Amino acid sequence: MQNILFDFISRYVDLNEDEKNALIELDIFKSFKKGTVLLEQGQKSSDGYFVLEGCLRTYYVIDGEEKTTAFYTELEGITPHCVLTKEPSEYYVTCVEDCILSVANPDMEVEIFTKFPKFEKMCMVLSEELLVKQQIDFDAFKTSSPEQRYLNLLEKRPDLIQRVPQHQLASFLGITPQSLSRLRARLQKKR
Amino acid sequence: MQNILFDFISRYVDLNEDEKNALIELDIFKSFKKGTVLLEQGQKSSDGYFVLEGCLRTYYVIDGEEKTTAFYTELEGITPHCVLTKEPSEYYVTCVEDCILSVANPDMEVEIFTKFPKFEKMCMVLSEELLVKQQIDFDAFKTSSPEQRYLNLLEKRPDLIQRVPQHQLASFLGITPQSLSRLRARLQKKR
DNA sequence: TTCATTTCTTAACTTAAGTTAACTTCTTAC
DNA sequence: GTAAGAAGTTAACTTAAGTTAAGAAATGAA
Repeated sequence: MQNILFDFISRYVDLNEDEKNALIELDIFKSFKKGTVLLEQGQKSSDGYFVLEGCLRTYYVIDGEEKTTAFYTELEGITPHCVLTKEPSEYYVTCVEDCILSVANPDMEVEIFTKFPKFEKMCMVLSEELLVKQQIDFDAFKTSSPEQRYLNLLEKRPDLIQRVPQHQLASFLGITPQSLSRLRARLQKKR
Repeated sequence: MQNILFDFISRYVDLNEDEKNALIELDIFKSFKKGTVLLEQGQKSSDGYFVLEGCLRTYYVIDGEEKTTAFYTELEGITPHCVLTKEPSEYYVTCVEDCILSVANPDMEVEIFTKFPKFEKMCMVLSEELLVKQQIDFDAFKTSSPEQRYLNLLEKRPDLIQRVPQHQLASFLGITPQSLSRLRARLQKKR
């Protein structure tokens, strides 16, 4: 299981055996059952997650309705805002599927960054990449209609459409489940 | 003019006179006329901008239509994607107003980071803050209607509504200029 | 397996956004 | 100051999303 993580890291920095062992000793690999709530609205936390296997979902509860805003799948990481702001979380984080995650908190980061500064460099590159990716996603969302967003999702993350319930996808696309259902029927008819 | 920048920086790190002088010597303060195009779609660039005075706008041209995706005002910075990806830019960057900007490229960053490592730390904190802010903005956009987005903008960035043309605000809100006009008329009637 | 719950779909109706076009108002360059 | 172009508003019409509700399908727990 570590290998998935090491392969990912090796895209950014080379690890020697010492470094690999240091990571393993942190004992950061954890399994979670589908449906597990990792973080609740209103709760404080200092844990970040990196997905080795499975799928995480973030959602708000607004007027009693779940509003899904993001999914995180293999090789994607999430640092909830509340980890950075130290305020209670505005949203939930849950497992859409059974998950294997690497869980880390800032203390562990400090420890590993001190021992192996190259990890800090890697994190900088990662967060830079993330910022670009997110801005582009936001731009694409703003400049497209719900139908275009759905088609774009089909193209860019077809796996999500298979593994995630429709009503969660719907709010991720910024529409209601009924609208998504209709939209799909409309597209089906077209072809 | 430097003082605006120094005051901003002092929120994050303390600067001594040497460091201030080093910054001034980089000669990064530039003035631009309203309407100036700083970056064109399809063009490569390595310049990032920090707004000391004025307002920048990023927009795509899709099917011959301008789609505005972001505004940057006092004390906000923008590093166009193409600076990081080294690919031609997907969007334009222009001055909505006369601007005083601090312009920096990666070479200058390397130079200043080498001399004064504390700047690197500051940039990490800044980009972390930015990532959080952007994620929250995206979440708010996804989970609201055009009307709610407009009301939210009125509350959070009332200055933008004054200083930016409506048709640019409209696509920033993800709607057409006509819809924004109607939406405003609708709200006016309500009160 | 069965029963309860959740999810998905469909439909009818309401509301608002997109589109096209005409007209007014505002800018700005000459 | 005037004329040309850009920006903003309004209206009529089209399209699609929100809402409410009902029923079908799928899921999961006992």
